[in-house]
Amino acid sequence: MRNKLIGIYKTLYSHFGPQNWWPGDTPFEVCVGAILTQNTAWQNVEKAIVNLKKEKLLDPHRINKLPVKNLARHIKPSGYFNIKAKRLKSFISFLCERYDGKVSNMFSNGSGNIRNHLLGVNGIGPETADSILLYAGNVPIFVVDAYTKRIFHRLNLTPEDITYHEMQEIFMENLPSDAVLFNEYHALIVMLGKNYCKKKPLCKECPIKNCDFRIL
DNA sequence: CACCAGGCAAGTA
DNA sequence: TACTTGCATGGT
Repeated sequence: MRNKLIGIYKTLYSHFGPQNWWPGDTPFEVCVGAILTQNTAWQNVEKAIVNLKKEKLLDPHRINKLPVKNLARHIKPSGYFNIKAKRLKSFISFLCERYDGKVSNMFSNGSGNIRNHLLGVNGIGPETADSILLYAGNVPIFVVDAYTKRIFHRLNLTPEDITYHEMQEIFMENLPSDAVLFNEYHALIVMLGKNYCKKKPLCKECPIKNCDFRIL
């Protein structure tokens, strides 16, 4: 498994190149994007973030004071806007009360297990928590998503019903604990997944030349 | 037209 | 504990 993981990474990287994730200007924007992109195309999230920027609302304390209904109106293009407005406010309320609204404080205060604190916030599950840790805080933790499970299942490397934690362990026990590597690997998986490994049809022809695996 | 997207929480039995 | 369902816009 170890050699496969490394081989797949090298193949993806040499084919697609560095992905330069996360798309976002600040760690706070990364956190907002992580919540808004839940089960949603990134393209739609961008529209919502543009709206927030336009209204000068991409600010923890401003959003903290904003009524949910009002916030929902601005993030409409990202879908699930009512529930995401509530989730965003839950996270931001947590951020303001515990860390004075500063993401940097969240990562510097060394206050125990940040991941568990994040998982305690309504609307933050394992993938969102890990995305925040890795992409906003450069914490070396591997982000698993639906593409990861689908691709590795199609490669006959993992069972279809593997859990988030099991999938994450496979990566973290077989790769060096390196935030830069985890960052690129997850981004490359999304790149491959959204372009070549959709649900239906199962997959386009694998675009990667001279690779030792095929996704079909 | 149908299907899908960088999930999660709440409800049901 | 183990399934199921609601959430919702916008692109293909």
